[in-house]
Amino acid sequence: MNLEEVAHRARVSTATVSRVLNNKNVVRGSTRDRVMKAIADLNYHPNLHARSLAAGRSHTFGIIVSNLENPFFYDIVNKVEAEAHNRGYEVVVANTDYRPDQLLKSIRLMAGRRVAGLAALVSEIQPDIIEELSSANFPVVLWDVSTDHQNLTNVRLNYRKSMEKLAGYLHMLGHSKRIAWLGHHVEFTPLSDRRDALIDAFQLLAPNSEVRTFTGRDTLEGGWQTTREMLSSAFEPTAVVCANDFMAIGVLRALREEGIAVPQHVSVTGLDNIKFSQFCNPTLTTVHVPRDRIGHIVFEKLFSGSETPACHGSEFVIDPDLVIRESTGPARL
Amino acid sequence: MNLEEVAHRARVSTATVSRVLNNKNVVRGSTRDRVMKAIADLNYHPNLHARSLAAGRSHTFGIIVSNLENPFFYDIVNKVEAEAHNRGYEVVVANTDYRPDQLLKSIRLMAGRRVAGLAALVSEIQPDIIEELSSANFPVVLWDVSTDHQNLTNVRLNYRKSMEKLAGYLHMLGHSKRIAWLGHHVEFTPLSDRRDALIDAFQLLAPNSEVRTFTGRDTLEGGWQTTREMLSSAFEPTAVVCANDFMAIGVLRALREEGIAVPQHVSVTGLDNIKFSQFCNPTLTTVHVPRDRIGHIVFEKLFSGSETPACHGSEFVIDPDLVIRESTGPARL
DNA sequence: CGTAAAATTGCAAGCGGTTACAGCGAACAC
DNA sequence: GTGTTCGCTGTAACCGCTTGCAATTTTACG
Repeated sequence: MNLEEVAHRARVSTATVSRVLNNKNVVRGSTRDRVMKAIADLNYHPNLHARSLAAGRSHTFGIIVSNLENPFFYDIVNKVEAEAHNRGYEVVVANTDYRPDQLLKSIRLMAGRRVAGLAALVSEIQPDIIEELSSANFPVVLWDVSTDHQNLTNVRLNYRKSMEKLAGYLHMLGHSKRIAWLGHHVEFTPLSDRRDALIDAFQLLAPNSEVRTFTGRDTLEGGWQTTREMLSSAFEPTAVVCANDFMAIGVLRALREEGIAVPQHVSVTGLDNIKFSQFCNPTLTTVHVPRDRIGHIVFEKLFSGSETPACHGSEFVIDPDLVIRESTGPARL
Repeated sequence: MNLEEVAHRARVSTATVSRVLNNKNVVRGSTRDRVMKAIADLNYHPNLHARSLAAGRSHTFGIIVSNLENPFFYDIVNKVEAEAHNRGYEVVVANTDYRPDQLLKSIRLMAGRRVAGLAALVSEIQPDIIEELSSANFPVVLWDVSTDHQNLTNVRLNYRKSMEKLAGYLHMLGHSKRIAWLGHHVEFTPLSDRRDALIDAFQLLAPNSEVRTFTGRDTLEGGWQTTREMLSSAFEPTAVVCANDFMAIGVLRALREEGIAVPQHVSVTGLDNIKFSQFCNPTLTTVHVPRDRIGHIVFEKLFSGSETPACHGSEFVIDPDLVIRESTGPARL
């Protein structure tokens, strides 16, 4: 089932069928109708591979994320996909599980697919990968990278401000001695930057405070597991600041299992403001990160960059808002 | 950057390069090495479109799901993807949001991509779509469809048994008068079948019982919203049976907001046993649906079907297990 | 009605691979 | 030494679609 059959049935050439399919308005109305009818009659659907091979471009964007299980990433992908569909584009998603080798494989795959644009929203990105991406001939959007390379767009969270707001609020509640930072993969720069921002913020507010780091996987179980490790250490924090909401929910669970009341005994904060953070018990104090806006920006850059190749790099900084809910309260002395 | 450049650099023909790339072991070792080196030197990556166009097949499976936001679907997709990667296949995912038109578009898109196999794990599937899929020339796996068509594989949950177990347990706890069924999209056959199974089960156990239906969207907010509607109706159930865990978590939240204690005032059950159901508060009594096993079956059928075209339809029935947690308790009289 | 301009349509050359088939040495048997 | 076989490599015909360019038909207009 191919163009030729359709062309034959409509008594035109394949070129004309192609023109009809691509909405080139150079085809006469009556011819167009004949072609449309043939397409419908034969229940024809174009071979997308042939299409993008011949056209030299595809109507597909690629998005690579670190952990699609975490609703934070899912929400962004979802938004990008919605906007892409509105404009007749498709989106192909890849998940790296925070593995640099998987990231590389995914990038290669996307390149092999000749995507019209690529968003790599991952923390595990390395300088050499950035280098490779910067020479791609399609727009590229990155997340939270510090390098301000040419013709790459970077979207990042103002984590310094996030941590200042969070620290300021916790300090106001009396948390000024022992704070736990509960994160994942500190070896990746963007993530350790977040932690450092928290430490700096507390250093300024309460020079005697200690921020201790605990790490686990970016999953519910990761938060749970890490909390258990924390509890079995000598360190007894009055507040646990989590790298994201997803892990924080695991933290809440572990604390409840141990009979540690939140926020009466320990305060817990998240980061992202995923939907679940309003649905857990207690609800989670967190920092709102607008995934819709991020998704919108990502799409816009991919789209405009792929339409007009004069794609110049730029940076978008997302400003956070503190969302106070039930999981934080006055520090127990 | 194409085969020809690589071939030129390695001083061989494109055919030989292609043979190296496809691991045909007909190339002499020394030639192979030369080609490999050229590939590495040029940082060459094959154009996947050209590849699947020429080969007439792709190493990509398609999966279409109703709601990727719901971890139930995500878990299955994740499993299929993992197995596919192990075998050198890729997976492209599409989300329908329970919209039949979107399902049709996605199927067409997958057909256009000439996928090696397609899993349509959606509730909103219609007979005409099944008809269309049954004539596809690649293996197709469906979820929960009743039609037992040729050369389609069907995986389904034994919802009758699920509901019997759930109803039996609730009845044992004294829930035998007013039960709420909280679901979504009852207009779709597979979903209304579930509800009917529950009604039948209760009818058998307690002929005087009333099972009333409430519906909303398959989201956290959907569960929340529907619960509010239920609460503002005159019906006061002693147990709320939810179509899935995802919605049930929204239910728990709504009840807590209204000061209705679970399980003291009302019992709540879910279905699926997603991770979150162990991390919410109270933890959720539910029915375990093994996504790993489903994903494994789906992959196996897609894979074996695409390798050996003698793909005959078959049915896999998943047997459920009751998982008792905190959200259920004795009925309040 | 003739003719130039404009609107359609067809031809055919790719796009970047795969693969059937042919070609070509070298190894082997006689 | 010659005919065969075998192992490897090259040639070229696709795969299904897009698109520049040429050819053809319409339309506009004097």
